[in-house]
Amino acid sequence: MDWERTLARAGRRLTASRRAVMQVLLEAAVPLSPQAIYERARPLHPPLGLVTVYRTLDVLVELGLLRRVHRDGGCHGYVLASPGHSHTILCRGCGQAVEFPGGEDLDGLVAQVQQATGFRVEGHLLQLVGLCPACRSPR
Amino acid sequence: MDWERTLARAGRRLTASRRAVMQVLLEAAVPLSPQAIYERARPLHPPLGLVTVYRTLDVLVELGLLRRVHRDGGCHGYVLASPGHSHTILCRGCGQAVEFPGGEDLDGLVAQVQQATGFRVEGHLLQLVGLCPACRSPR
DNA sequence: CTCACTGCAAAGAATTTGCACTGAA
DNA sequence: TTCAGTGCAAATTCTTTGCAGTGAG
Repeated sequence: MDWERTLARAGRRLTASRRAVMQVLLEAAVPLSPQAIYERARPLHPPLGLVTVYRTLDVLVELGLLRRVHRDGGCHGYVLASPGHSHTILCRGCGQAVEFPGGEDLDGLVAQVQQATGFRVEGHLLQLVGLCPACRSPR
Repeated sequence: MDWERTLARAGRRLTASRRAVMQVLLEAAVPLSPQAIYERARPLHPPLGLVTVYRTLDVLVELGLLRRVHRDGGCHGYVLASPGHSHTILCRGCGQAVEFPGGEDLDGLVAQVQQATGFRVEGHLLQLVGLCPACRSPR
């Protein structure tokens, strides 16, 4: 909910740069690259530098406020992370990202894998790809 | 099963460079970066260039012979993709990758997500992280 | 007041491209 | 013979670092 609070609780400072970056992502419907975030955030805070965007994203991901999305293209995208554990589905057509709850289905799979491999599973990365309703219908 | 056959069937040529890259990955227990593959494959075929490794990896991934593994570190790793659909669990300790069958558990989740979001799910990326049996034991 | 945060310039990785030559089919 | 495949060098991203100035707490 209150990302500024999360920042403060972690002993981090609330700056104009961080506000600008967060505002861009709060309004984005699509995962954005650091470069794209920079371009959109700059108008909100002209002195902003790309370097600061990178540093800010690292901090926000670390605090769990953002989620890093992997793209085969090469570079990473960033989206808002909803509180709680969830995953992302990406639309192949328009690129929008929608989150969905983790689901206990995964717990079953994890237990099964632990049993089969002897690994202790600590975390996972699940990302779906598909077509959203809008991109499915007209052409 | 026979990767050379898969290559040929796709109208691709079987070259010394590709043999070297595949041989390295056939023997690797860990996902390797393009750079690492280059270093290990070069002795097998000295004229090999890093550029060719990149181009070869793209082809092999496209043919489904290799799997791209995403790492937070920044660059990609590549591992052999077993025939059939499966996923990977990565050991946080030693970096080894083990494959496990996809599991139908995911089908349930996929159906659930399609229902909830209206997306048509076409594919997914699932990667687990944990500790393998060896790394779990106190060293 | 302090020290986390910032911008800038520059360095460092990772990956791609242009081009002429080579060799698998 | 023919064109996919290749090596090299150079160009492009993408991301991180060093450093001195600035401002949030």
